[in-house]
Amino acid sequence: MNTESPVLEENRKSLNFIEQIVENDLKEGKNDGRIQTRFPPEPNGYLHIGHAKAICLDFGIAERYNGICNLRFDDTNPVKEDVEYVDSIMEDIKWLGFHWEKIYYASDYFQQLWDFALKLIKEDKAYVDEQSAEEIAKQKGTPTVPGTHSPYRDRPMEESLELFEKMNSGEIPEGKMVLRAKIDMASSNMHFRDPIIYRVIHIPHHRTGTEWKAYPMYDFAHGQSDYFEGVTHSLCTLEFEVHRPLYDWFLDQLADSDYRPRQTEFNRLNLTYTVMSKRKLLQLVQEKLVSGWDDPRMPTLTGMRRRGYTPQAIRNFIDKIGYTKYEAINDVSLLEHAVREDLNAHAIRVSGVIDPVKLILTNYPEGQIEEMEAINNPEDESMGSRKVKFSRELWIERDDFMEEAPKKYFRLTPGNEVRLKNGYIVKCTGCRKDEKGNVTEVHAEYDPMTKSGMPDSNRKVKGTIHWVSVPHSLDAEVRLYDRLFMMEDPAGEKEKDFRELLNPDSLIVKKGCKVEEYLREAKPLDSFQFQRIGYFNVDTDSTENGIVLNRTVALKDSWKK
RNA sequence: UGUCUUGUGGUGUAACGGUAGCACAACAGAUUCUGGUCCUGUUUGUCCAGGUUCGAAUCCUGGCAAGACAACCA
Repeated sequence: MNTESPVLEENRKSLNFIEQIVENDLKEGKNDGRIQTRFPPEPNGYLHIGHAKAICLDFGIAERYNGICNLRFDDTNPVKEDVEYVDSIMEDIKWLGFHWEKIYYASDYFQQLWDFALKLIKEDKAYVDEQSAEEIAKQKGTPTVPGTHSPYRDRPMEESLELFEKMNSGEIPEGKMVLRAKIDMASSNMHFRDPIIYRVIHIPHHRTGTEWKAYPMYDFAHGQSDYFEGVTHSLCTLEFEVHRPLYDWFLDQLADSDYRPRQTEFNRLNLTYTVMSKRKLLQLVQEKLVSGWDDPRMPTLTGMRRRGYTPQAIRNFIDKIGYTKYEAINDVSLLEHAVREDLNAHAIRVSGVIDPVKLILTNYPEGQIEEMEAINNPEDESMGSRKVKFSRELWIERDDFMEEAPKKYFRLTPGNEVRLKNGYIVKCTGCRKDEKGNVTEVHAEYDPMTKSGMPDSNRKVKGTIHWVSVPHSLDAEVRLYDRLFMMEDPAGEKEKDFRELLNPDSLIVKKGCKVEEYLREAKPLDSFQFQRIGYFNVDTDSTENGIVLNRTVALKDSWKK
């Protein structure tokens, strides 16, 4: 076993508090220097970026300290769970680039947990309660008022044993009986007030079918599962802090050695303007307010993948925000920065015109076609270059022309020169308009001596605009996504239905966009940078009736004010 | 008016008794065949009050504030 700290040697970057705990344990020789974590999702929804934070920690700690990380599905509630989610979770973890040692299911331990429950009953530490949920809740007290005992609390253990069997045989309807641990109804920790550890559910389980009717609760399954698997560091989010004493209590009842998994809590990921609640995301899907879990506006990993976020960008982002015990709200702009940073290095630069208007080079020979050389990525020479066709009529962005422009406007305006990217320097001579005054075509004259690469092309020109040759362009549908499920201050808007706070402009579809023919060869999910506009990728559900592009993220647009 | 946890620029995070640093954001400048990128610079911070110490974001005491906990969810 490795007891060295590879991190300390590697660099001076400070360790987060969890890494410090792990290094300490290694130093003290705990668990024979063994490091084992687990990622324990409940298969009741798709993974979102918040889960990525947990995944990076669970798998990251294992990788960094030569330990192992298992995937465990916390499937103790068949009401909410489904194999669809199991499959998607595995896919998303792999997409992020992590590898689990083994796959476990909490349902694998149903028998062991059952036996443990029997043991507790026999030791007079658990009893079957026949009260209704309301009655039990009423007796629970409040955080400041102690609870009161259930009338069933002191029933003979034989009776409990018998009833517990019945809970699982199918003769007891749901809600009529539960098994509770007998701990302390006056505890200041609500979770110690005779917590329910088994309940009856008649809905078939996605793995065990109808074999079981009595299912363990989270608190009675999680720590024990960790223990059965040999987990050393059980990392979870802050809201489980108050569960930890109970986690430890059950393990003390169960363990017959010194070994204990140790639970440590870290802060959950919160993003500004982002709805992260699984319940709400499920609602959006079910009510068809989005096209599915993979809608590019969703904060799910599958949604982000479809939108063009890269796994590396997400991992870099998680790396930047860190792990603490302070409940933080991270600015989405940091995530978007991470996405731009990664895409900037890898995305091919292409020309795409979202709101096209025709530019006619009045002195360019009709019918003439030239091939221009276009660098694929100025940040990375190895990405090479390609040929782009140039002709007399070009599509340009409507807002790259202004008939009457302010002084700081560097693009086309009568009398002004601009450079056509990879082409010539042209001088604007005017435009043509329809009866309503809309510009229908822009006119310019090109300077034949200024073709890119030629000596005269080095002339200083303030603005550079992108273009697509009219006879050589491809029609595209472009989907611009804005922040969707977002509210100014999610915390302050608790009273409101979150659906009222959705951004109605979160999806804007632009049809009739013009892009380079080069994109005809593009495969779904390929990423590109449109000059001066943003990063785009090819949508997975496109290419039948023409190409569909998602805008992954906009470029920084410092000219807009 | 209980238990647990947490308070460092606008946001997130580092400093583990010894110069409060980094990133994002914002702003400004330089370069640029993308108003992108790269580069440079600027603004803004230790919740409060005491105490210990040569020295406190850090240790102690007391306040204040925020979050979690009262599901047969996880």
